Amino acid sequence: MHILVGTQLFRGLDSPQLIEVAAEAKRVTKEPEQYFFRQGDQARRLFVALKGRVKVVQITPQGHQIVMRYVGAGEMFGSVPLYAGREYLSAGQAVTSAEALSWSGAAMDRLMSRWPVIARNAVELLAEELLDIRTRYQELATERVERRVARALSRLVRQAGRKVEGGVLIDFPVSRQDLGEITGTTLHTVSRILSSWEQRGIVSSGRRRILIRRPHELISIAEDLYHKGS
Amino acid sequence: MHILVGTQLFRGLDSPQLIEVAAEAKRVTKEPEQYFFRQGDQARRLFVALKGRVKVVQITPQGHQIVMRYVGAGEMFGSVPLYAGREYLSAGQAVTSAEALSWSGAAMDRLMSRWPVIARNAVELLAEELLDIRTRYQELATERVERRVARALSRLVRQAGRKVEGGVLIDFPVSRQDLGEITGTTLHTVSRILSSWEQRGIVSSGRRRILIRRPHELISIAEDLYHKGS
DNA sequence: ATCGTTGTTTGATCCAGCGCAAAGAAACCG
DNA sequence: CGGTTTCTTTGCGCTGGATCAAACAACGAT
Repeated sequence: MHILVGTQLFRGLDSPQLIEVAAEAKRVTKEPEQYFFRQGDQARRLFVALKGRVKVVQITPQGHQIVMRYVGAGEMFGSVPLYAGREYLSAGQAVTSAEALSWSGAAMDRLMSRWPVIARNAVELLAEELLDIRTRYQELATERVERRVARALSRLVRQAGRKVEGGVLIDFPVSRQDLGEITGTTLHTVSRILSSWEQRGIVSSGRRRILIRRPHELISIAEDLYHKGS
Repeated sequence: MHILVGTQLFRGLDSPQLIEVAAEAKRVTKEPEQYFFRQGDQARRLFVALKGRVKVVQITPQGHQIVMRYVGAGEMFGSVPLYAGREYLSAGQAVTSAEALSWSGAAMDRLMSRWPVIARNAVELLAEELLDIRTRYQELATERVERRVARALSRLVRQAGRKVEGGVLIDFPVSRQDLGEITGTTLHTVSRILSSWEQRGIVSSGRRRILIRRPHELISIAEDLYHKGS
């Protein structure tokens, strides 16, 4: 089974084609905290994650950091500014030890004109990403922090939840600070919220480690089933 | 000069090609307040604006509205869920009397495989849109209301500013409510902010009408040149 | 073990901006 | 023109969360 099987960007290609595609790629491995690309770099390459977790973060001139998304195996990242012909406005940083393949813009052009399905896939992936961020934009604009944190956690469970006894564990390190940067709040507020959930038995969290004990209760906070406040 | 000349999606096609492209399209005209498509509709068509302004809005289950973007002549809209194969998560509503061409998903597929440059353009446009909304996401997460309103206004000036004596006029109706829905705040707060700017001689606004008298002062609020507060 | 570093918790204070309310002001309509 | 509707303005009180501050806990390195 070829390493590119199961990647979103190359879905629809057969094995010989995947081999040709992979031949053009460069393989990169990064340890936690290291960068695949940095904010401000001229965008030259597009990445597809093979292993591990990568977070895409943006830093404001004032130094605030925002986590845009987490990328897992099979997903594409670093692509946006490449297509738009710009510099990276965000950085791609390994969260766990991670591995990815990367292609240059020119290589992607060749591949896409040879197999148009790749272009089709790219359009679809970007569209999905747009839908996702619009939803989060709307949440940020209209919902309070607790709900946003609940939503963010639910999303993490979906993307990276591993069932263990006692609940579902987010299977890579996530700090309070990270959750704050995902939801647009401070680590302090996140900490308070998690503490209150801990007391209610909904989660059980430690140092950069979050275990969700009652996923459906989390969802009911995220979606506000029955009641309004508290 | 063909009507499709100058549209972003079909850049790079020559006149005979544009004629063929247009032959597949349906022409639609809408009066202010009318919808090109509604939230929840199955996404069937992609639009390219020819005339007027269209706003793309999203409504939350709780009834909050968010303005995602304004679309002007030559720009594509309604495309995202089409590519992602979903229903519209936002609505496209005419702000002024507006005109657009639209294509079905099947037609776009045909056109794209015949002239791959269209797919290429689509990728680029979606990428641009992603960069834009990420920037705004970051602003919403980290900046206060006055700055966000200043940014939003600056953007409107860039997209739809018309020079008149005494300043630059946003050349379509924008209410306080609209500005609130763009920046994620309430019409009250927007009104207060505009009043204070009015006193400082920066803008001069009326009923759904905004004239920017000192664009560079607006920008200095948006970008926070020299000082921090007020 | 011990120290230094990095992440977490919790308290106390403060304020930007929301929600509510009510009164103008401009446009629209018959 | 008078009545209605749609926008805008402004005041007031309240509060969600930011900010500031300090102690605490877990981990890594030596």
